[in-house]
Parts: sequence; C-alpha cells; structure tokens
Amino acid sequence: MEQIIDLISRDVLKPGERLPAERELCKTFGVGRTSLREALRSLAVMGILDGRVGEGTFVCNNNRKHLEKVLQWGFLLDRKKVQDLVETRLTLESQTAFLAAQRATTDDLAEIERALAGMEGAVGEPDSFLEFDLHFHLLIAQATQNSILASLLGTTRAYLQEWIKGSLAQPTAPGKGERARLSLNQHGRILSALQKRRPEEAREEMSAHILSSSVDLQRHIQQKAAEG
Amino acid sequence: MEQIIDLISRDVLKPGERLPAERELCKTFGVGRTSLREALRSLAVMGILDGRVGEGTFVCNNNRKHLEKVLQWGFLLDRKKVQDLVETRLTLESQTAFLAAQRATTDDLAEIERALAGMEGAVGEPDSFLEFDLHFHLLIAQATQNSILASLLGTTRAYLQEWIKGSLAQPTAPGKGERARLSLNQHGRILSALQKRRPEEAREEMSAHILSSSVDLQRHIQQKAAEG
DNA sequence: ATGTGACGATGGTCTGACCAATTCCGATCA
DNA sequence: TGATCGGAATTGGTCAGACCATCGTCACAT
Repeated sequence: MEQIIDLISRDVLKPGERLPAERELCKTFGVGRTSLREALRSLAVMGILDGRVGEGTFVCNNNRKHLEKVLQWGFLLDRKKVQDLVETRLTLESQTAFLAAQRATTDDLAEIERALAGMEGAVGEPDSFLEFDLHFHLLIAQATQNSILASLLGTTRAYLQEWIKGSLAQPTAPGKGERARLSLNQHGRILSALQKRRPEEAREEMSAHILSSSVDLQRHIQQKAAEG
Repeated sequence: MEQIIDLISRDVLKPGERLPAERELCKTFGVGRTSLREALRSLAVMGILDGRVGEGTFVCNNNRKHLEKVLQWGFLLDRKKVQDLVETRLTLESQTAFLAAQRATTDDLAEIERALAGMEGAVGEPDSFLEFDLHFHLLIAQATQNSILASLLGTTRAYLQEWIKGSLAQPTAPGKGERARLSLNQHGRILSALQKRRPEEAREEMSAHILSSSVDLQRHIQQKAAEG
C-alpha cells in the first residue's frame, strides 16, 4: 500500500489514470498477486482506487463517490461521530475561509462566483443546489493553495454530504425556500468578504454559516436516532 | 461482506468476539479463501474487524476507528509538502487548545501536567524531551473529546516529527538549552490557560508556541533544500 | 511446581490455474 | 469504402493448494 500511495503522491500516477495490470505490478513490486490484490482492495475500499473488470484499475479522481459507498454501512456512524465531524468541518472551513481571503487568485474568486451563481439558479432543485454548495466550499479550500487543508475539508464534507442531503430533504422542515435563500445570503456574504480581502470577516461569516446550517443537521440526526 | 456484516448486525458476532477461522468460514459461506479474505480485508480497513496472526480475527469493539483510518490515508496523498503540513498543524493545534480549555476533565489536565513535568526532567535529552513534547500535544487533543480532531492532529504531528527531530538536532542552532527553556515556558503558559479554562488564551498561547517553533523548522528545511 | 519445547491452529503470502467481462483488431459483408 | 461481426488477447475476480511466521496450548522433563 505504501508503495502504491507513493506512486500516486509523486504524481507518477495521476487521478483518472490507469494502473499497470496486476500481474505486472506483482513483478515490479516483487510480491505475489494475493498481497498486491489485498493492497489494491484496501485502497479501493478507501475510495482511492477503482477496479473495473476487463478494463483495469484506475486512480479515483473524485474520492467523493466512493466515500459515499463506504457510508452505506451507516450503522457505523453514531450521533457522537457526526458531531465530531461537524466540529472538524467548522474548524477547517473557518480556517480555509481565512486563508482564502488572503491568497485567492482572481481566477479562484471568479470560479467561486460562478458556483454561487449556480446556486442561485438552482433554488428549488435541492440536489443541484447542494452540488453547487459543495463546489463553492471546495473551491474556497483550493483557493488557500494548501492541498492538505483542501483534501481534509473535501473528505470531511464528503462524509457529511449524505446527512446534509437527508436534512435538506426533510419534509417537516419549515420553509424550504426560506432555507435556500438564507443559505444563499450567507454564501454571498462569504464571497464578499473574500473579494474584499478581509480574512477575519471571512472566517466569521463562514463560521456563522456552518453553525446555522448544522442546526438543521443536528435536528435531523436526533430525529433519525429517535426512530432507530 | 454482506453476510459478515449481517452476522455482526444481528449480534451473532458481538464486539470483541473471535470469528471462526478463515478456512471454516470459506466452507460455511461456500466461497474460496481469496474472496473471503478480500471481504475480511475490506472490513478490516473500515475498522470493523481486526486480524491478529496466530490468534484469529476479531470484531473491533470500537467501530468508530474506520473514519480516522481513511482520513489518515488521505493524508499520504499530499505528503512532502511540509509548509502545508505546518499550516495544517497550526490550524488543528489552535483549535484543539481552544476546545480542550472548555472540555478537559481534571484527569486530562493531570496527565498533561505530568507530560510537562516529564519535559522539565528531560532538558538536555533532546530525544526524550521531544517525546514528552509530542505527548503533551496529543493529550491536549484527546482532551477535546473529539476523536477525529485528535486523530488528524496526531497524524499531522507524526509526519512532522522527523523534521522536528532533525531541526532540534541541528548543531549550528544557537543556544540549545535556551530553546528548551523557551519551549518549556511556552508549554507552561498553555497548560496554565487550560487550567484557568480560558479558551481564547489557550488558542493564542498555542499559536504563538507553534509559530515560534516552526521558525527553526523552516530554517532547517530551507537548509536541507539548499543542500539537496 | 515450573520451565520448556514440540505441536497444532491461525492469519499472511505465494503460485498457478480458470472464469467472466471488456477491449482490440482483423476478417467479412453491404 | 465503411460498418459490422467474431475470435483472440487482456484484465480484474475467484479458486484451490501449499508454505511460512506467529501464537497458544499442553504434555513432558527438570
């Protein structure tokens, strides 16, 4: 596993690219096919690789899809874990907003603006709206130019995505359009702070946004727990 | 995987319990050992199972570990970027200090105090000193009661540890005893803030400490880069 | 009673083979 | 000429059998 991870991190294997055949890798690594396959299998479970029979094994470009796959064993995540996850997300998002306000290029800002525009156009389409929402936050993380922070935030958010989706789809929630507009407003304030290059303000707005959105999430989780 | 998960969720296999031997499971499930092992391996990666050679395979009592594991491996994809790593560490450590000031139990504080005492007794022994230093920070992270944050911080620090060690061992550094005393002083101020339950102060002290210590680290890295 | 060494069980690894899905490429046909 | 079909090669997935290192156990010798 170390060796394969090494290849990926050194950009010898780029996302979406195809790995050499298993039988080849066995020889290059000097291990049996069983051991190699256990490593590949492990990496696949983690959403780093994706094996397709007859085609080959590929480096996953979006760890999101497969992380959701792991999530299907939902009983593993209890309420406490989700709370920890939300708290971790709050920490990471606040900091990335702060850093992005300092370091975002004009290109970064333009892309973030496009994501916001996408959200505006997708009000009433919860699925699409959430997609643009996620994109908005990931773009901010990338704008920090710190790939580790961006990667951690992406993974954290991926884990929460399922619950966020469930929380949004909650029919009992009062005023769904209301929520979307509030969310839109908050995102606008965040972008504004980034454009004005005000790190502290960006941190505050992001923090407020996440705290506000996590309220619904928490309610949804507790409701889920009560059902089980 | 489905079948094994089923056994666990139906409490046929309770946490901590030992699974039948692989060769037996093969027969009961009617599959080859390879396939069975791939399932076991996948579940092990997710932190659900734990295989110990010579003993057997066991159901993990804390099925919460799997998130940390996946997050940790995600780290490896972006290694070698020490700068980003330091920044990530700064983010995480500041936040854990903040949260620990709010949530640390008296036991937590006592343990942190012991780690500090260990540092005092190990001045002049860089290796042991660094060990207690690391322990000090990890204990603070655990005191947040947030296992994800603690795990992320642990991994971050683990990757930096090598560089930190090299930086401390630098013979050209002026006043080694001086550095140790400064570090000791900073750690004392952090602990004090924790004991007084002042989150903001703890965050500030931690931030100052890490920034100050990272100066040496940066110099050491640049020197290394110049050599290579 | 105690230490110790042989033995069996177990997870981990290797090998070689076969299967099913997919792709590739050349032969065939309109 | 160009589209289509079919076999051959490739690839991931599975299987069976063997060997190894490690660990627990227990009879045996001290």
